[in-house]
Amino acid sequence: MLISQKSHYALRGILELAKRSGQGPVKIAQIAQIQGIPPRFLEVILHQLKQAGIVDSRRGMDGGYMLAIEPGQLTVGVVIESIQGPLELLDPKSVKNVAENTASHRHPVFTEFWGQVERAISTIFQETTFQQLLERESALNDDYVASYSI
Amino acid sequence: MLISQKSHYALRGILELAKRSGQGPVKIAQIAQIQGIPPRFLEVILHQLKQAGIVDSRRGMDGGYMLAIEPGQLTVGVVIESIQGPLELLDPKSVKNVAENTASHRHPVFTEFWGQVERAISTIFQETTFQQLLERESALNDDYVASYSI
DNA sequence: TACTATCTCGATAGATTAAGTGAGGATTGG
DNA sequence: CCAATCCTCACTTAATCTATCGAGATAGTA
Repeated sequence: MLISQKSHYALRGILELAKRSGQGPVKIAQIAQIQGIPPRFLEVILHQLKQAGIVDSRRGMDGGYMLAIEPGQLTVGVVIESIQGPLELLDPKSVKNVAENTASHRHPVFTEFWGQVERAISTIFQETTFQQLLERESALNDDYVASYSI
Repeated sequence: MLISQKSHYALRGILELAKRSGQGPVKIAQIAQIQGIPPRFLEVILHQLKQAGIVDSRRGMDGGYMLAIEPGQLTVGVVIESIQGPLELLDPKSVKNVAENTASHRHPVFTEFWGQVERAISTIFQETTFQQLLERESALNDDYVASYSI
């Protein structure tokens, strides 16, 4: 799978934080319940996102997590990369061969091909901000409501 | 990983067959050696590709595998899908929720987003034929030779 | 017929990765 | 001091992927 479950959780968690951006810390338990994420696992995930500088946290009674980056500046790509590292589409064996300088141009066609695919994906990842996702969600929600009032 | 090692092997194996398209059957052992693929594993892979109708085989002394589809008609996408099934980028939990009709429109934004990504990838996969890869390889090879003769 | 080279096919072992849990520690505010 | 919350590392379990095995079927050949 290109995107791990963990990354999906991270994206949904961040979206939830983005919704409450500027309204103080949000608790893990709360996010976990709303989004249906195992709370302990979300703990691990948010901690990892903190190390990456994407979120901030506060401990104690009124603690919780909040975005460290504005929703308009935070892209899907940054979140995914901070959870599962850079995308790796290339044949691992080819990569290893290149590293070992053995038959490094044995599959140049595929190297080029995967580069193309990776650029296509990265472009979308880097162009999509959480601001946009929120706006899109509002729009979808309006449609949904509209379909009932007709 | 989006693309399994097995798929990479399959692509390289098929490329090798495409090179020899119309020249009779090619043996597993031969392909395996040229491309550095574990022979017994390649056996499994080619067999699977045969079930999918992508290659044909002949047994016995002068046996081996050959393409069942012309290189110009055979796309990277078809090969990959026949090895690892359709791409699945969506959050498996969301998919399950939809199936169970529970909170089916809980993450519509991400559903839309992953659809976008998937279309971008599928487009490249479906537009790239092995004919094109072969032509590109020739071109790259010419460049390589040229860089020595300058 | 016997023999050899090759594909056929199901089973399975081993390695790697992902998902999720446990237990106790540190910090904050009251 | 106490309670709520995040922090951290280590661990288990489950799933998946990679690769191999062994016995069989088929085709050509002497």
